[in-house]
This record gives sequence, structure tokens and C-alpha cells, in this order.
Amino acid sequence: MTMSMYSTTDKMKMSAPSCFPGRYSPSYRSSEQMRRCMPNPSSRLLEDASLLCNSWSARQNGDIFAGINDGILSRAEALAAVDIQKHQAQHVHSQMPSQIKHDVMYHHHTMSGPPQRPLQMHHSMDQLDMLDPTGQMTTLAPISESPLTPTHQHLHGSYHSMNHMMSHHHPGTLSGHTGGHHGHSAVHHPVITAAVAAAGLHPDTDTDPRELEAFAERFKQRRIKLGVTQADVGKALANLKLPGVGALSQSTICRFESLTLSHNNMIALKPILQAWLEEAEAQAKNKRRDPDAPSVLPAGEKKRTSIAAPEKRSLEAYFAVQPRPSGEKIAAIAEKLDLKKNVVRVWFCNQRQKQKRIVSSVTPSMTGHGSAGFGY
DNA sequence: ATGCATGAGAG
DNA sequence: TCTCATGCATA
Repeated sequence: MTMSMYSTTDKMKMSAPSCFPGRYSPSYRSSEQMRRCMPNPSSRLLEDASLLCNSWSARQNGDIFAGINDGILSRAEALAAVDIQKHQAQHVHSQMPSQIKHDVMYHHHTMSGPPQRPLQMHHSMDQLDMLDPTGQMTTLAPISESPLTPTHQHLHGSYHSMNHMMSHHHPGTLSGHTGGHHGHSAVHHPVITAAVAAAGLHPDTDTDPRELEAFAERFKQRRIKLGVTQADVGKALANLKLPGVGALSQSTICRFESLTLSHNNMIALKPILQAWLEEAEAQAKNKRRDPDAPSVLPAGEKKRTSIAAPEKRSLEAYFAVQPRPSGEKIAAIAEKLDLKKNVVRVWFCNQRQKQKRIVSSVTPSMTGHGSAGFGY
């Protein structure tokens, strides 16, 4: 049955890198990053909600959402409604007629396509071309500072640099959370060292946000020059045959270029993308030689929830008040908005994640040359 | 380019 | 249950 043959899972299981801890420094994220969180539009609403919150939280400090049902929740919702009216000039809201449905699902698949298979040892024997049909996607995590992220099978354990934490995450994605940290140095591990060398990087340099940003920019331009799409790059990565490195999705490449990834994730991916870039340019130069090396140049329906704008505004308002609502609060919000609890929970998770994205920490003014497009 | 989702791993 | 890394599907 449908099972989830979902690739994601499989992929992750098989490919997991393990190392990672590159962790960004706490200050890194929190301070600068936070300021730019909530990007847009409904900022006004958020402000309203915040104000509301201030007065309230001032005293109820502890559990702001305590009275969520009739308290903030409704107020925030009211604000949201107002906001909506202003912007959309139209119906009102509160309950929304139903026309605008929130939580719409789109079809899903069942197996279709491209099975992206988990990577296992990838290197299939048939590595024919670069884009291997079964693109195996890899997950990587930052290895301490020089991430290369091999998959767990290979390295894991890595070390010290991660000092604390690390237990290793194994299979899966690697995430290195937990720790914070700064970093540096773990680059002496053989594998890592090799990877670093291959990529030609400098460990310390790699963790500098500005360097990351500069690299992302360079990467994008050179990639375009090569005439390679983001999707092509993702698939071609598998052909690099770096230990533990399989394919990545277009989404991830896109996010890397736009710095919409966590600092750690950026650090982990940089060496890999750099390695690809160098190899791709080399191949482009000598017109595809080494027949041995696969070229790195180009040669299911799931359900998806769509939260309507009104509900989204309300969620944003709630988020401004309490980014981490408890399970009960979430349930209350879900009920109010007529959304599934899980949908609301995931929305908050994603919102929090969004807030932490690296972009937030890189200010254009820092770089001098605006960054490609991330506003602010 | 992004919204919503999944799943591993860590508390 | 949360955080993270990542992906699919969609706009």
C-alpha cells in the first residue's frame, strides 16, 4: 500500500552522515537573526498582537496563552480579522464562510515516480551518467567546521570538535542541534581533512557568515555560467562520489544560494558544493575527459495543506505572542481556526525554523555588496 | 522560490 | 515534543 515508500524516509535512513556539529554560535543566531524574523506583511498585525501581548504578558508573564481561548486568542484573531479587512476589503472573517477553505489538500501520490532512492552506497555500478536516475539524495550535516559530511557509515564519530554533544547522530539527517558552539577545529580528521583538501577550503574561513554569503553568491554565478540548473547540481552531486554525499534536491540548492538554510547547514554544504563547482568547471574546461569520472555537468503525490490567508494571519499573530504554544494551546488554536491540530503544530515548527534561517544573520551592510536578493 | 511535511535524533 | 535537514509540490 501506499506505504510510505516515501523516499524521504528511506533516504534518510540510509544516508546519514553523521557528523556535524558545526553549530553556530548562539550569539550568532540569536542576536542578529532574531531581528529580522518575521519578514513581512503582516508585521502590523504582529505588532498589534505584540502590543497586546505586552500589556498582558507583563503580568501574566508565565503563560500567556493561558487564557487563550477567550483571551489573546480571540483578540489576536480579531486583529487578524481587522487586518484582513483592511487588506482585502471584503468579507469578514471571523469564521469565514467556508469558501475560503483553509486546509486544503492536494492529491498525493502513490508511488510514482522517481524514486529517489536512498542512498546506500551509492555508487552503483552503473554510474553512467551524471544524473543518475535514481538520484540518491543525501543528507548531510555539518561537520564541525568543515563539513563534509560524510555519511555515517564512514565517519562518524568524529570528533571533538563537537565537543559536547555529539553523540553522533546517526543515520539520518544530521542535525546538529544542540550545541552551540563555535567551533572550530575538527578538521583534522583524516576524512574531513581529505574532504577539506578536496574542496580546497579553509576551515576557519568556512564558518564565517560573510564568507558563506560570498561563496553562495559566487557559486550561483558560476553555476549559471556553466548553464547548470539548481536541480542539475543536486543530482550531479551524487556523481562526485564523495563519501556519504548523494544527491540533493533543487530546493536545497536554491536555499543554499539564497542563504535560506541554517548556518550549520550552510557550513556542511559548502565544501560539497565547492567540490562540485570545481569539478564541473574542470570538466567544462577540458571538454569532458576522464571517461572514468562521471560527469557532473548536465548532460508521488503527496498531500499538501494550504492554509488560507486569514488563518495564516491569525497564526502569525499568535506566533508573535507565543512562538512555542503548548499542545493544548495548539489544539485551541486549531479549533479556533478550524484547522487540524497537526497542521497547526507543524506550522509553528516551520515558523520557528524560518526564524532561524541564516539569512537573518547576514546583513547586507556587512557585505557591502548586496546580496543577491535577500531583501532586507 | 517557498509552503508544508517527514523523520531522525535529542531531550 | 522539539529541532534540524531536507524534500515534494506548488506558485
